[in-house]
Amino acid sequence: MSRWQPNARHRLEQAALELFAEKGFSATTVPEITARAGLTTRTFFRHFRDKREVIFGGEEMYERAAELLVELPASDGPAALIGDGLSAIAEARFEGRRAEIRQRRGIIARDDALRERDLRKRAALCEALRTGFVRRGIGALPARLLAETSVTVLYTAVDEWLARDDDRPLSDLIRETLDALRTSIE
Amino acid sequence: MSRWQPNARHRLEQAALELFAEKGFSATTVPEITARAGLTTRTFFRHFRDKREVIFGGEEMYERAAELLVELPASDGPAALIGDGLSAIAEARFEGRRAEIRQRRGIIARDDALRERDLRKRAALCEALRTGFVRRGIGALPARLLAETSVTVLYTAVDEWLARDDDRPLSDLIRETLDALRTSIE
DNA sequence: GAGCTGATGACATGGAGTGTCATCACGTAA
DNA sequence: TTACGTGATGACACTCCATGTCATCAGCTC
Repeated sequence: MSRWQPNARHRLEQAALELFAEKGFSATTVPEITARAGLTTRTFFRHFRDKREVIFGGEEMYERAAELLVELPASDGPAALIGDGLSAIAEARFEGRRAEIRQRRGIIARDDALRERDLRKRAALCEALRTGFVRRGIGALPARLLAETSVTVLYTAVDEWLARDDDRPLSDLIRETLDALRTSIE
Repeated sequence: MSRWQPNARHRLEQAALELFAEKGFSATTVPEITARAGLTTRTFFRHFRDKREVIFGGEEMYERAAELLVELPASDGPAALIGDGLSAIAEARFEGRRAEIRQRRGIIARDDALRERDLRKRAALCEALRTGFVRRGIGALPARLLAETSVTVLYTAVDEWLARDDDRPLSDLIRETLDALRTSIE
């Protein structure tokens, strides 16, 4: 038998999520989290760069985003890339996890510092997408604009998806949102 | 004569900018800033919510953004609103301050925590614009998409403007960027 | 069984940010 | 003139986040 309980990281995530839900993010201290997880403060910071990071652990979708973009058919034009690329992300990281994502988004929405970190994740996804567009031979300026537009569409569609009760797939909402954007700025 | 030197807030901003430029943001401590400004740590936090805020003090353009949007001609359609509204912001808060803005952006770009706070300012501007669009009778979804698109265009155009050496006005670059975006997602 | 490795504990420390009370120039009004 | 309120600052203690450093020890390998 091991000297320590297994899954230290997961226990920390669980304890943190519970405490954040119970008393809010800023009112929860790292020592409280580690006490509940049966670990020490120092160990917490070995697993997470800072206190905020513990709630974003599983959401690093941008790691795969550029790859997903490259795997799409070569015939796709820029606009189709957004629809298909975002749908692929939706399928891989959102579909089927609505309740869980809703809980996390709720905690994030209630705290300033977490909203700030969330924006950073969004920016990281944007940068990954931009790189992906550039790799597909799209110019620097359009690549940036397409990447920014992509995250706008994704985040807007996800908010709509989380607000709904029906089983409308996220990819439908993504295409709808993209159309709405196109219409708006005509 | 006053008991204290005047313009405490401005002295703090100056001292902070100097130190950030000299040794970087994270290597600069609040006590260092206040020592140079001839004040105490406690006073610093009376003027600024946190250490990061000191560098964003003058950049709260979103305070006026919604107003600017409302003042535009009623005949403007959504797309024209972006061009005209952003040009108004450009005129009011950017034109003629390129060197100063360049220095600040340089400091911000070099630090993670500052980039994060910058994203928050961007989100606040976006929210202000969204409210402005809604006030002009635009629907909730298009308003959000137009606001997000607006900040995308503004930030992209500003980056281009800062990278240039010529005297091309920012409002030109804004219209150009908006056109490029429209073309990209067609 | 000797040595290496990797995760954790234990301890100390620096810096951000806050609560609280004291201090004192200034304005105002009796 | 005097008394009092106001507002900005100083002074001090304190909590918590985050990090550096060294010790510990289970499990693996040779």
